[in-house]
Amino acid sequence: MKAATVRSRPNPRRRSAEILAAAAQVFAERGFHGASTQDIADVLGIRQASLYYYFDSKEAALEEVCARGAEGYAEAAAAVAASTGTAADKVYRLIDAHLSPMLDRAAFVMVFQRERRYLPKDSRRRVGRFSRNYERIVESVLKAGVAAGEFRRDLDCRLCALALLGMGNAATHWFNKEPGVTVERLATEFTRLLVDGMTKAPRPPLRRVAA
Amino acid sequence: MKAATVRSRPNPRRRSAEILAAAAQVFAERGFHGASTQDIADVLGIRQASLYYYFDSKEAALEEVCARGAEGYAEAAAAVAASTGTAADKVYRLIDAHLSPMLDRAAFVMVFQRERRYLPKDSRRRVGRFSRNYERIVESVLKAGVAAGEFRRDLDCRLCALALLGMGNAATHWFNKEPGVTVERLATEFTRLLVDGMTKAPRPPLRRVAA
DNA sequence: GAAAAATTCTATAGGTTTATAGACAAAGAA
DNA sequence: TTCTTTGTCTATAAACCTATAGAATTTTTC
Repeated sequence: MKAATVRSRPNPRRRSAEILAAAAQVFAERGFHGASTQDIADVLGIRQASLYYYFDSKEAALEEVCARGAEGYAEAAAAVAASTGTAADKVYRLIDAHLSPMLDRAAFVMVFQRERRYLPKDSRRRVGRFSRNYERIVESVLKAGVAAGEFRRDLDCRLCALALLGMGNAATHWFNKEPGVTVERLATEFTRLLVDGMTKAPRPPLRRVAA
Repeated sequence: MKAATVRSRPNPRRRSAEILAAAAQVFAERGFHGASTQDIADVLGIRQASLYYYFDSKEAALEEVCARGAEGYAEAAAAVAASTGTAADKVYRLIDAHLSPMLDRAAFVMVFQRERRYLPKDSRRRVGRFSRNYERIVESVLKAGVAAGEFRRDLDCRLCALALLGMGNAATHWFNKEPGVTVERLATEFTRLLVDGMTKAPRPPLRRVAA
């Protein structure tokens, strides 16, 4: 399968990418276990058995789809963390970076989010580590915000990071169903919601509203 | 199956409830399509075929599990909406009510959240309506907060409601994995995060932080 | 304790699904 | 052209899974 020749790869994996995209689409639509290899083949207009030229097993296909779905998240977040700017601005960019992959590989991202738990043990562990690392980076941005005096000192950074990511992940459920939702708009609204809640609050205590 | 006698139902569905709980547990763990009726039977220590005394099909079991998982949400939210108090307080109670079912029927709730899309068309439509109604109620609480002058006038209530619910739903993923997380603590933190972001802000514009 | 109801069992039909083996075809490289 | 690589096909084994039928067993009611 893997050619060992020194140089002869004119079109390395163009078709392979199409196969993978079909798998991602079908896994996203019907769930990993709800999708059959026949379903994938139907999308491509080829025979079910032909798929096995591209992957060794359905689970291996899931692994590849998940890998692409997870790609870049940690790197983008790390870049934000390492950049300069206010913590508030970084939060915006974190959210933006978290949502952006939905634009060009929604199916992959959704499969990574929802189906990774069906990965075989080994790769599940690997993506588990990956996710925790990603969360850690997000958390570190919040912590830095606290350290810089920009966010309130009693902010629960861990919980807040999870909340932020939860909010972002939820967007996959309605991103293409809600009218007029764009990444920028979402990032702006989410940031606005969260940042005020994190910011050191020279704000009067919750006031009672008369009627 | 349904006794037509006038009165003789001493213990209606005690066993039935156990069967359903086992189904919920297995569906939650392995996903609807990843779970076999054999898996459910194993949990109960009975034979696979015996399950069909309790439900007509695997999908019917999913329907019942989802129904229990969705139970009470709209009612609780409606009660909050109809109650008196500040909008901020209502948000707290909305979140609390949203998270509370995780305490006593986590598996059902998780299955409702994640597997309802595999319901047959009819019941899927039904739960779709149910969910939209629930979202609508949450949104109405936010709108009321705006109308009362408590929340900022340009708040995107729809998006904010979705964000709130997304945050809440995400909690199911780590509720029993994160140490020291309780419903009260979550509701408190989430509310604090969101309410400040929604509240009319007599707050200075985001300040630059010098190093 | 006998009748009725509830619950579980055995056995199995019938369908679906993953995956393998090996042939066939096309297209580029030598 | 001939060889090689790439991609697809047919056919099928083997496993698995849902659901039904009807018998057997346990529990409840009278």
